[in-house]
Amino acid sequence: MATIYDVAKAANVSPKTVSRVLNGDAPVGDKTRDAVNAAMAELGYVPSNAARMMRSNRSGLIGLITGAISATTENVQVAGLPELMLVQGIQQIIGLSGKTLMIADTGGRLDRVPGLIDTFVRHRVEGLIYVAEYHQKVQLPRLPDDVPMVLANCFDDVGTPAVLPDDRRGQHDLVKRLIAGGHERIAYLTLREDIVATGLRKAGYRDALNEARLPYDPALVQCGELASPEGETQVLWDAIDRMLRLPVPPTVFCCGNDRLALKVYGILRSRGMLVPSEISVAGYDNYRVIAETLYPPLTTVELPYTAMGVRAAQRLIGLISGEGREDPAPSIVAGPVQWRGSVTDRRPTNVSQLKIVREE
Amino acid sequence: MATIYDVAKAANVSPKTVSRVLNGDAPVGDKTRDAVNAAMAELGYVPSNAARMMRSNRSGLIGLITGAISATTENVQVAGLPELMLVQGIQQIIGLSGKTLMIADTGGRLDRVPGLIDTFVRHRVEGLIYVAEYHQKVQLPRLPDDVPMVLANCFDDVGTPAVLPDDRRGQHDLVKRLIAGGHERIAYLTLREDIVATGLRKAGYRDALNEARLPYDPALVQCGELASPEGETQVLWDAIDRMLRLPVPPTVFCCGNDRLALKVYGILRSRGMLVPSEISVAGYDNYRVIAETLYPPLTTVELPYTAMGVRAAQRLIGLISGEGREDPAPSIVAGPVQWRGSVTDRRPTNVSQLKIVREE
DNA sequence: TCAGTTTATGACACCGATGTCATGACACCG
DNA sequence: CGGTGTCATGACATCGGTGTCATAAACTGA
Repeated sequence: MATIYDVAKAANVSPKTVSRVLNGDAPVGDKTRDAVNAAMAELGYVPSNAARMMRSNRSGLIGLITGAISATTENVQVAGLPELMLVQGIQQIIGLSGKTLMIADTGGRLDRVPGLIDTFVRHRVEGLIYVAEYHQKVQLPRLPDDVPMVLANCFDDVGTPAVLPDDRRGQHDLVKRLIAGGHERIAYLTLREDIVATGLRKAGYRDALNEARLPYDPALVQCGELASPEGETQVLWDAIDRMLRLPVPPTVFCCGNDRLALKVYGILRSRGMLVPSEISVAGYDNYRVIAETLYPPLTTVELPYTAMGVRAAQRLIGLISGEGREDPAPSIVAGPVQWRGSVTDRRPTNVSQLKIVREE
Repeated sequence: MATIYDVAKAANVSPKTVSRVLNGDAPVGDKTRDAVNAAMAELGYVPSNAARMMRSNRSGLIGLITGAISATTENVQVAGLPELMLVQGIQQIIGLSGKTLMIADTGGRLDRVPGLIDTFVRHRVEGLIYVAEYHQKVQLPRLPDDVPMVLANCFDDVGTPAVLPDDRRGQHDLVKRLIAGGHERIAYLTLREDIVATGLRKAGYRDALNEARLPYDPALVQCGELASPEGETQVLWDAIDRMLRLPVPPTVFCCGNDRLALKVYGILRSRGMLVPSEISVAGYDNYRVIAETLYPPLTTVELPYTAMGVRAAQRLIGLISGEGREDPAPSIVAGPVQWRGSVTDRRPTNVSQLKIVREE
């Protein structure tokens, strides 16, 4: 592979002049520039990043560690695909900043993380982003002091800057909108209890009920997800069955994510209930392959992954350029409710009707 | 960041000795080694890949270009997620070989590919893999002669080594299995006509019919996908409607991919037809989030993405080590049929019954 | 016209590893 | 006991760029 010396010789100038043409950091005569450019084209010269980096000590690399790519095979349970949008958001910002994103995948095995970090440090990345598969707490090995890091979709004990989804507000907004549509018996099929999002979203669900002065009925909140997929359908079926047999059954099922909603569609229909005319369904994630493809399309809450990625990358760039002190608090990013055909607004019940009458 | 000179000074040895400890390429005294290791730990020393690469001229990097990560948002139509498994398969092999995979994403824009290739060449990658979103023909800019490349899920005009899915055989195997289950009127809702896979799979469909001496009825083969999602449901609905009104309607709908199958579930059910007792459905891709979550779970053909990734990486490693001449022919990888609950074996029809009677 | 500035270019050291070669200390062997 | 090999280590050059400084030529302005 041609070097800057080859180019210099071919163009009859010094290597430094070639360097100047490459970087435009000092004036070069027109004739000289043309000669150099011609020589570069002729030789198919591409500068070596390694050599450049040695002198300047700036790699222009940002490291990204994720389980996104592999997670999809092993663990279909959790979010899966959408977090890729996180990577995409990060890519957007990093690309704009002129740096190069180096993506490494854990292959789903956390024990590989230290090795990946080591590889990145060897390449002298200027910063690091760790992307988790779903909202969770993590514990990462310590980095060298001069490599800043940002956590995306996760957080830790030691105050590493983090970017998180606003699960509480998301669920709140959805339930509030359902209530505005006349729903008062709102069932909630939650994700596994040990997931961070579950607690936050339940809180959001209760927030919305409280605001509307609707009673909280524990019988309407049940876990619909298992750690492994076998038997999950049965659990869901039972939970739905129990709720539908209540004295006042729910008019809408909120699901912990769109994947559960997909299952719920199947279960409800095999019980002969039409969505949405007889029963409404809502999801969470705005996992578009599911939400937009389902028939009818699914009302859901968007997990603002792209925005989170953008935010994470921006924070990292901020840390790298080191302008001022960064606010150490995590960034909480909310996503909008995506209102689609799987939920009908109901004729308001007695109480609401009274209200409306009053308003008229 | 500490250098090998700092470590040498701290351990009172020469830099070269530190290098020897690092690489184990020459004997070092036990006491010396301990001192060096202690110094490295003390200083938090991590060797610089850039410096190492300059001398050895071997980067240990493999470049991977993909639209996988971004494709998911823009273009929910095509395969989308599963190709990530391709990346995963590649990762597996590359990791094993001790090299580092550098992943770059096109952000869905093909015009960025030359820039990404340039970045890779600057980093002196030892080889390059291009992953396409779905089985297609591509045209890539020429690389420097000494950088080998492998195409995954795509092919080109100029004989670049490629790894492709065996669409023809996959569809054949599925239809053959359906026929074995007693189905004789097999509808096929294909993907868009301009997709490479469509032609191959149709051929596979006919292969299976021919083998079984079943007639080919063009009325049973219709395109069910549009370039944009709006109106697609309508197209599907019409196609299904037309087929179900045929004098001898189909007993099973094969869909161009699992996403279409998901739509077909919804449409069939809203027509009051139960899957699979009244009508069977099959997909393609084994897009597990859909196929395993649907109720009932979807029979489909696996697109052997992981295996393709493995194969692609192996071919690249072969090219890099340059042992012998590589076979330039594309590798065609077949995937198995995933038999799940969405297809019932039918009571055999007259002809088949006769056969069974004879066999008894 | 001449000092002072700007422009265009080159010489040279340096970044942090590793390859090559040299060297001193031992161990082994006849 | 001297010659020969092996072991452990260091000196030095080198990879391909860029930063620093020097310098010649061209251009300013009084």
